[in-house]
Amino acid sequence: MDLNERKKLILQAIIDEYIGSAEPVGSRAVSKKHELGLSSATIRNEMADLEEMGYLIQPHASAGRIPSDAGYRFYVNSLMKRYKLGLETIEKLQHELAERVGMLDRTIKRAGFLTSVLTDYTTVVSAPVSERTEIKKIDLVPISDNAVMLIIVTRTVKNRLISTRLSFDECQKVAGILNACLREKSADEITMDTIHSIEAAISEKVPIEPKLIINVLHYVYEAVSELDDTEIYVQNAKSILQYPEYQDVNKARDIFTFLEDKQNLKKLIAGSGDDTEGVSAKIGDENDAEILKDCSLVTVNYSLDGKAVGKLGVIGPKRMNYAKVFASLDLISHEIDSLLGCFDDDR
Amino acid sequence: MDLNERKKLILQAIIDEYIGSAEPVGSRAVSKKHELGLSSATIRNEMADLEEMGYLIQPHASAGRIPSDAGYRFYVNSLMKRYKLGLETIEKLQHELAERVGMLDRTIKRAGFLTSVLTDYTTVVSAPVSERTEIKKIDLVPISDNAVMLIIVTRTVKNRLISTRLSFDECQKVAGILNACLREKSADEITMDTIHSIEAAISEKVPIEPKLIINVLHYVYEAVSELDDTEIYVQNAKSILQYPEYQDVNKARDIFTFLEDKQNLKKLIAGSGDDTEGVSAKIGDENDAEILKDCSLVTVNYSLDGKAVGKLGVIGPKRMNYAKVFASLDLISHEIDSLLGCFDDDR
DNA sequence: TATTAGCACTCAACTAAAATGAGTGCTAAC
DNA sequence: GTTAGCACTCATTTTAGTTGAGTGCTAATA
Repeated sequence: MDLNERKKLILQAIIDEYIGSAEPVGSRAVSKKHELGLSSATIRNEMADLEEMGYLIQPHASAGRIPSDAGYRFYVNSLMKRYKLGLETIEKLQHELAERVGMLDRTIKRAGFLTSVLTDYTTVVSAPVSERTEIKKIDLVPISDNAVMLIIVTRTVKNRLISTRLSFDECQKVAGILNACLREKSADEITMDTIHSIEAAISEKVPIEPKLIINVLHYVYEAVSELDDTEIYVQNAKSILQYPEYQDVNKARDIFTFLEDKQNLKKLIAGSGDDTEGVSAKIGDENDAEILKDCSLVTVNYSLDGKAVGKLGVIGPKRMNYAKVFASLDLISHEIDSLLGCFDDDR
Repeated sequence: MDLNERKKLILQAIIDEYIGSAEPVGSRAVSKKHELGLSSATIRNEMADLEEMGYLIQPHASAGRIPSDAGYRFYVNSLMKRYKLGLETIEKLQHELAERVGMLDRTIKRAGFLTSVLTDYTTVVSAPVSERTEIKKIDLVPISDNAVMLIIVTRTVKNRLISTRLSFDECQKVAGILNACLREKSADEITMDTIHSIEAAISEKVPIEPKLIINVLHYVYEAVSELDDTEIYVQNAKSILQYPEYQDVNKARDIFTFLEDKQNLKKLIAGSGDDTEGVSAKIGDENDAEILKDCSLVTVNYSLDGKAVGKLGVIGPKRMNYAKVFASLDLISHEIDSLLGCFDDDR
């Protein structure tokens, strides 16, 4: 199972070549383009060995070799060269990412976007989730005679319009009670019981129709239950269409369909590289999703502080430019960490 | 230029057929499938006439006919039969659309989604824009020792995280002044001068570092300037891949690229059916965007009240099922109108 | 013993020619 | 005015043949 130096060099040459061309690599090409000082015949013998060992595959008798999943895995773990991003690329990226960093969702989205531009693959990015989403403030603001805006501030802001008739004063009073009861509570602490006790408190102190209270509280509860929902953004899905492995429209469509379903994405994002520090990859069959069996998914965690964590991932063909993707994800995740660091408590 | 009854029937039959098959329609097929009681030879003569009049095109000498842009236009204006959506479809749709109607953006997004499910084409939907976005409330909420959430409530809610050190009390005071100065102002009324006068007011009344004030106000101004930005959502873009006219991956990619750029979409949405009541279509060459020259765009306006208005559009191949698309857009736009009606003032 | 030149063999991909058939336009008869 | 009949057109499909990249094996070489 252990490869000698020459086999490693040859395997590396073949995979590098295949990543670039998407065509089976022949012995002659290896012996010519890569200066190993070996004839094609020798390479041929070594390739036969590498195939036997499971690192290469021959699509048909008279074709060159392509890497197997195991081949890619070995390449990622031990063979690939470090990719160095250009200084100006890095600076441009830092600059663009730092813009309007206050709009968290947008920053996260842009991180995905920039990754997709940098790598030219599809990216998936999940907004940070806290273990405990603590309510900082609740507010009710009348918008028209018939509508009141409910606003719940946590680390982010949720809002929804409620169709109800409450005056400015009534809103303030109800909001006061809501704040007294819910501030500093986390979403999972708030149950139907909590809501009922608030209902009692309001009807005691504020002279408004019980029906209106129930209506408002219904929405409060609904909004609170949604606090922990993660947003997930997919970007540059169209890039899939440029790779020869997806020239078949139906294959492409299957992937698009997969990527359109947030449920799939949540599973995907959840089940990848959780315990790992830094960038990690799932290659081909290592993916759980059937449809990604001939794709690779490379992910990295970023964090907002110790607790809140999100993920950034790249989806592409198995023969993706791993070196570049690894370098890009590494850079961007660190960039996010340091950018968002300024909002942390300094305990 | 005026068509007799028989020519109309034949043209209608041909377009209906072509919409279904995407294959040039021959005279024999028309005389067989559609019970006109005419032989293929007769149909052939009529088809030759229709071609001369500009309603049909013959891709090559020995092929059937396909509709020209003018043909589709005539079809949409005078020929197509009314499409009736099933009662259960309508009810299901009403039900799904009504869910969580308080989250405006989500409702709009879902309207687009449901349209895309109903029609199986790509949809574009713009969130409603008011002529004047009036500020209802501004708030500052401390999130951590180092971060304050700025919240601006209009008909919707904008928020952003500011990296600054302000205590709860300081936030309240600053927010009080912001509200006093900005409440009931619209975005275009707020200039740099307004901001400077607020700066003066704060430094007079609240004992905090001027640097912090400037920092916060900078973000306030930025957020206010963004108030009138419209969100635009594209959904079910992948549906493009299922139509034979887009089996060519490169064509598909061009459209995806087009749809990914919000600027394009804004122009698209802005320049379509503005003055029209009800559903309107842009067929092929009628579209401004070069890339949509062999697509059709069908749009409808929906309104939140007299002023705030958004658009819902369907993009598909020229041979789209216009009847169904018209019926769907009509239904959904009315549904939105009545759903969002409950938030209106009842002046 | 490791490497390489040489050669027969394989097989996908390309090419050219031939067959097919859907559809037309025209003419003459009804 | 309508239609049957027929010659003609031309994209598409089918077929057979050619090409060429690449392999595996063998025997010669360092």
